[in-house]
Amino acid sequence: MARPREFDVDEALDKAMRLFWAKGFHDSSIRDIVACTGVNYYGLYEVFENKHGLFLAALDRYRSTVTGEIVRELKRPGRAVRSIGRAFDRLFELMRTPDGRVGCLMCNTAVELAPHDAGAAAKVQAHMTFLRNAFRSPLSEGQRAGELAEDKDIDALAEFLTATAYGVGFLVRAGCSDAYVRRHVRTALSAVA
Amino acid sequence: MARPREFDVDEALDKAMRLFWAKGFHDSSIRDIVACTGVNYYGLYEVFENKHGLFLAALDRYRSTVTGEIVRELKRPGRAVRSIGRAFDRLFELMRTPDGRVGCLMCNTAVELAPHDAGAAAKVQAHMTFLRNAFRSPLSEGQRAGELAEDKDIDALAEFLTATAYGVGFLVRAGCSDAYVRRHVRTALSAVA
DNA sequence: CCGATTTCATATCGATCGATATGGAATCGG
DNA sequence: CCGATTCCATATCGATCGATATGAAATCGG
Repeated sequence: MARPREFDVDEALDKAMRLFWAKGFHDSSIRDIVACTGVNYYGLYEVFENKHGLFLAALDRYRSTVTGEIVRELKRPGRAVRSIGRAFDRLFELMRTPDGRVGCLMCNTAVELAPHDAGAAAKVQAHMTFLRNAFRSPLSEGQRAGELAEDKDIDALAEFLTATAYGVGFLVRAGCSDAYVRRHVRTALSAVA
Repeated sequence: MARPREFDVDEALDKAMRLFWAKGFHDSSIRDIVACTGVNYYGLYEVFENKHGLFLAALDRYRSTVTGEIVRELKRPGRAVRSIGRAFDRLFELMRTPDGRVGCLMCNTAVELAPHDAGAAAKVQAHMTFLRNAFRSPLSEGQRAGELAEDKDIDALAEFLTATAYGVGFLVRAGCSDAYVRRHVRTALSAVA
């Protein structure tokens, strides 16, 4: 209750998230983060403890914002295949930011940091479960409505679509052409219905 | 032509490749590489110029050895779907090494280093083309033999299977269960035939 | 067996890393 | 308006990074 904080926590976290998203954990130095957020060391460490804590918070923000947009498309009423197609269209857009073809932060983290960091690994696993459950919703709805055949394995398809979503993130980051990515999604969706 | 070299270049490169494979480029320090190969700085830098050169050489070795094993399965005579299934079985095994669930070095590199390193990006792109062509061979053979329908788009399927292969590497590294990965491959192959 | 040459082993370089300490600026309660 | 408190700005810490320099050890030609 003395001098008030001069920066907005969410705003700073968003900028840090985008830096991690584009450059990964190891390549984003604290000095880079200070520069891109405009927040000094003290403020960052006061709120997030250290670089690792800031990164985990960025993963949470990614899930609630970026992945949240995908999930929103999946929850919209309508035919299942159409909802899923819209979700992949949105995903396709979100994997590109002003920073470039950054892909998916969770996919990037699963590859770079999670194998050697239990905290990051837990966030990644939770994210996969989160996304799988989100895909399950239009699938089971579609099956109930008769749009999908009764013998379709909803759980297996939800898993498959989750992996495909990460695949899109990977392909975009790997620099593959838009046409490649679009064809890939189309082929993958042909396995659903 | 004085004192002879005491280490085998390929052997050292193989050990370095496995370190990069497990820990990535940034997390593998020259000191780590010296420790795991048993080769000192001078020898490494004499042959590979610097850490970056060593890494690019490791990518080449990965393609000719690890990926080479996959391609070998695809080139074996027999029914297309069966060859492709065998290739994925082999891939499934190769993504695990004594170092753990390391995934695919090219996938890892595409995520970690390629977005900020033109040399690595070129190797990754060449690897994708290499793998896509390898998948095309049993597919077109299968179509010629009447195993695959005439209206199947071989190029699109080869792309799809390439992306699926990277997906397997990703899923293994992400720590997903074997059952998950196997189900994913089965679902993906259902899009082929 | 000796001197030239190459490799090995190690010390060290400047730069940068994450993290912290220090001192001044700003805002509160009273 | 003053003192306590909190935040900002910056200097600096020890550790580690990739890379190089240095001197001893080993092997060659002659």
